[in-house]
Amino acid sequence: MAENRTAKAAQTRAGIVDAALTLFRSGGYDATTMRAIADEAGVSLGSAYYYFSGKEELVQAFYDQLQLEHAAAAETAYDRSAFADRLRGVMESFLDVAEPFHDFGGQFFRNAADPRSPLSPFSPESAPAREASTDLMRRAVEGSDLKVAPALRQELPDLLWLLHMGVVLFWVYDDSPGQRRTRALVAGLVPLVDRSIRLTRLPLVRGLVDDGLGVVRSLRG
Amino acid sequence: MAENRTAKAAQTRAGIVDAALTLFRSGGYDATTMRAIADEAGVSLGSAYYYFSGKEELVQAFYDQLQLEHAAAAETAYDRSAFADRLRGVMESFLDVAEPFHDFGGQFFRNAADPRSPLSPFSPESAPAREASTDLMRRAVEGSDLKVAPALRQELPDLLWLLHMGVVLFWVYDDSPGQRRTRALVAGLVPLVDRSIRLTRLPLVRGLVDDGLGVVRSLRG
DNA sequence: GTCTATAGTGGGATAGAC
DNA sequence: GTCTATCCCACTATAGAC
Repeated sequence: MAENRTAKAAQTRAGIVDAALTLFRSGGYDATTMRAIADEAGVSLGSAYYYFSGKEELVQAFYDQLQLEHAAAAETAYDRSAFADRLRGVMESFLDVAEPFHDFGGQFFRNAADPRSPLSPFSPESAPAREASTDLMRRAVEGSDLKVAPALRQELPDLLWLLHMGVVLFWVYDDSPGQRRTRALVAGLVPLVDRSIRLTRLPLVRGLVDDGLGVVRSLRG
Repeated sequence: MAENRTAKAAQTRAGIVDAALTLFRSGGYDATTMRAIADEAGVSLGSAYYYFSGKEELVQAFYDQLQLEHAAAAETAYDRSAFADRLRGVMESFLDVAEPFHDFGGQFFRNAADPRSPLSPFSPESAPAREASTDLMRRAVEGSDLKVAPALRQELPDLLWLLHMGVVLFWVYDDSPGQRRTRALVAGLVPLVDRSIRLTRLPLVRGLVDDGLGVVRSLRG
């Protein structure tokens, strides 16, 4: 993928990514033209297309950086042992890290939503970022005080990642100042999730969960 | 909005929608140009833009038609009284109606995902289609044998609509032949939802649901 | 009020010379 | 690897025919 034959090529490539990130930050996705990116990077339009198949591919670089920042910010969540605290920490740290990009997050999101796009969170190209993100959830579960049936525990990181995607979706659509409503959602959701998972041990609920896990597993295969 | 002064205008307008739908069907969204739509409809490019502000507005017409077809196809679901049967009927009838469009559904979906786009299912412009779709869920609940606390019953149509959106999301990403996996999801999900709602009457679960409804209501306000 | 013809802008993407 | 020149198309604008 990112194997650049010469050092100079790698430098040119990095310069284009830098330029794109700068312009995306200040002007959003749609308003940032490939011409402006090439100009900012000091290369021709053709060169920009030599390194990147299109504007979309430049967004992947943006995502990767956001993911790294989220992972770093989530670190403090693992200081506590209560599952709810850890989960809330991971989810809130995303909101903190992503806040500066909220205004044009939707523009990125639009491209990510295309199933055929490599930018989709479910695409093979996104697998590394997806797994890194799922790992944040796995760590929230594994070091915590949460007691849960092994079968559910195994699926939990993936399910929590899906929940995280749902929160991100809500965040994208949230136009309240400082994304206040998404923060309220997380604050309300986390205790509910925590209690729901613990309720799993009730006999009547347990049967339901087992069947649910069966559906999940059958859809994977 | 769609008030056309003369019969001729209405005919021209309908012709353009028809042409767009035909071309979307055969070639997808991106590949269909406004020029081709105008040609197919036998009008000038300027005329196409006279009636529709752009390509996106043509998609809205497509959605509206799909919604109408779904409503018609869902009618048979209401013959039965068991809630699970009614819900499954509504959900499966969507899959039946939408199947011919699956291949380029994702391209539409990309535009719909932009929060600022009128095509978004949450936009004010989509309110009529959204409410019509929610009504299908309301009818699945209201004529059924389902016994559930009034507070939850009131929110149920909106919550089921959200679930439907989730299924549509899955459907968009589903590349199995005939969307077999989405059909399996619906078949697995419906009994789970049915049982979950009934479990709501358990004292321990009830407290959880009440709190969940509290979160939902606080997010609306 | 409905529609055409035409001309132009901007920007994503590509071809081919160097 | 890099550039220039070009294509294509969404979209706008406008003058005027009917």
